[in-house]
Amino acid sequence: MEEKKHMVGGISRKTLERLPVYHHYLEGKFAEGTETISAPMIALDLKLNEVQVRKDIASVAKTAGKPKTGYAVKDLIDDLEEFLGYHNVNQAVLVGAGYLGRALLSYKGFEQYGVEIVMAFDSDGRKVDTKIGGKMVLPMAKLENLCQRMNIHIGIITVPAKAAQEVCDQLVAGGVRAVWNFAPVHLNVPDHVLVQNENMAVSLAALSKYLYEVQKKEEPI
Amino acid sequence: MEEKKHMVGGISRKTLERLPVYHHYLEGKFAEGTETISAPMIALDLKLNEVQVRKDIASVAKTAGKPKTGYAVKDLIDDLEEFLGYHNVNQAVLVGAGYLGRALLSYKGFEQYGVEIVMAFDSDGRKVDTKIGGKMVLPMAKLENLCQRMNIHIGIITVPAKAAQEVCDQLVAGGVRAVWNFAPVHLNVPDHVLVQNENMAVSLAALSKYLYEVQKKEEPI
DNA sequence: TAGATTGTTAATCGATTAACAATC
DNA sequence: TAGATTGTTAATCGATTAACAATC
Repeated sequence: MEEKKHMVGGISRKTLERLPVYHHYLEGKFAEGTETISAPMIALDLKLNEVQVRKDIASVAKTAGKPKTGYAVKDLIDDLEEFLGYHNVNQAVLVGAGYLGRALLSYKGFEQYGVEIVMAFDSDGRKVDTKIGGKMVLPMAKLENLCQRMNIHIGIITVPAKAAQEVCDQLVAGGVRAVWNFAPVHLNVPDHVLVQNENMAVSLAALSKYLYEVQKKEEPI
Repeated sequence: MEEKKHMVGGISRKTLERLPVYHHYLEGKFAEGTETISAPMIALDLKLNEVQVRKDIASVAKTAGKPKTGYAVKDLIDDLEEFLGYHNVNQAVLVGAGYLGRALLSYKGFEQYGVEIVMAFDSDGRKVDTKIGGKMVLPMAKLENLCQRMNIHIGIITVPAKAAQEVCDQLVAGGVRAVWNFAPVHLNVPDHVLVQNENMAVSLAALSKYLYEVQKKEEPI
């Protein structure tokens, strides 16, 4: 009965990560006037395997593709949007209006993926009552109460590491069910709360390491 | 002879991503005065499998662990630092000093993972010649030449989508071998250049979708 | 019809986890 | 010694890719 941890709504996280890529690609095709498209074509353009494309599509599409023709671009876009929750926006709050917090508040990409950051909180009085990316920055004292009243279930933590656990506790007290954590600390939360850690440094470190290995090979002693 | 694509320097990318986590954890333990530590202990604290911990350690450690005792914390830290290139810093440039660019320029976490962003470029004359996070913002015209002269091999793209390909071309012309791309576009590069795409929206979208599925289960019709 | 494309079942591949002998 | 822990080989698990019959 229990769904496996790495599955979300019947599809794997890997597939879920590719869905917005298809959506973006299909939007472009649709704008160009393309009405139908085949899996091999999508796979070629996005550098994916065509079977993978078909399986991904099968997991979200309501209508089947047609042999020899492919899929209706408009239908695919609609199905992707419904699946990704475009018309069912989840609201989120952000805590910590530093550089990273401001970057996220100003980022235009979230809403098209079914998430809207509705307000921010910061402990710095100078930031409170200003607007960033069109969103109000409010004092920490209002966090718990506002999250509850607005029935908000997603919290984004962009505060320094030493403040993160306390912020997290306040979010959980406010009813938040999922936390996107940019602070480089392990957060302790109740079982019903999901924490997703984001470590910007790791991605760049991996890239750097890769480069170092390549260079080592090219410049033998 | 050819190393598999998903392997970097003999270890998988997954392992590579965990190494900084071990490093951060061990630094904390070392600061507390812990001299030796076992794989089961690390696994417990970091919520990993103990065999995985042992394999990860085996892939970077110079000295073996001792049965019944575990590993010398200081040695492990040293080995991790050497492997991650702490003492062998790769330099990077960033293009696009918007909110996200400024967040990355001010982020303190990169240098401890062997990467240093040494300067930024922006097409906006008002930003040129200012300093962000202690790093100079320079005009685009200087990008290619400076990358070449300073022998810089990593470029970070935080410009709007429509400018990204041109920026990427300039970086490649300047000798960059690895590109960390935050713009939501597919970049075309020569074979010897590695592009790593970062899509902030995908992570949050996945979290949101997960939450939506959980809620659907809890509130049946 | 012929053949391109779909959808699905089977094979492969990589990463994680389990099992277990070696050893301090 | 007894037993905790290491290092490694085997089993499992998930995701990707290949093979192929169905079909428009």
